[in-house]
Amino acid sequence: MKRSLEHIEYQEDTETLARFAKALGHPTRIAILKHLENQSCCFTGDLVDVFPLAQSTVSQHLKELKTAGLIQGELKPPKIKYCINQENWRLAKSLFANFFD
Amino acid sequence: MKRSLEHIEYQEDTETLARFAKALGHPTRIAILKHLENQSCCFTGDLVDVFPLAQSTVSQHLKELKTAGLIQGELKPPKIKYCINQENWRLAKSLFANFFD
DNA sequence: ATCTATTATCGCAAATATACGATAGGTTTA
DNA sequence: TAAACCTATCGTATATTTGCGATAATAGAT
Repeated sequence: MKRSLEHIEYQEDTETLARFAKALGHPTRIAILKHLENQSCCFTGDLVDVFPLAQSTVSQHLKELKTAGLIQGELKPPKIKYCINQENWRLAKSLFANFFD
Repeated sequence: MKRSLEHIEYQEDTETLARFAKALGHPTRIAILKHLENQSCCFTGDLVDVFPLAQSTVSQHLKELKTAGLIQGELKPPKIKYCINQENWRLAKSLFANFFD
């Protein structure tokens, strides 16, 4: 990417909303989150069984959702229990709701 | 991208939501849409003046928003007036609202 | 200490996305 | 017809994303 300008500064809300949207911008990640909404929580392995994707790929999607703050992982050795991050979920919900008027 | 499986089939809502989210997944596009919400409509040139981006770059972002169905262009020669596509806007609004519960 | 189970990370390949300048296209005006 | 105006598209460069298999890491069980 050629950038003549180091970085465009947007309003904080704009950046935050875009980051959430980007994390939601893949059907697998939407499906993962829908799954988490139903089950409330689940393990990586459960998701690997649900989707016809390699374990590493599922793990990567989970990482992105975690980085975006939409989910969080809790150690339940030897597994990891993933749940929706309620605080950021509410934030995302309100940002989208405000955005759409 | 290596795909062992041609294509994963998700629920239609999931695909649609992901497509909207992907279109919203860039701060410039969020900012463009916010601008359109305020102004109700505007021309490409107006946006080029607002953002420190090349005309071709702005045009490309507009194209993506148009492809996603979030905006529509109306010919007002020699300009093009872009407005929010109200029908899809409502659809996106409700998909996001339902998704976030 | 070793083995097992589970998940994350690394390294790679291919596809997409982002940005730019240059150019083409379409419409009005001169 | 030609010139001017506005916008889209092309070509290109670089960055990011998506996916896989292989490997590392972590914690409990043997």
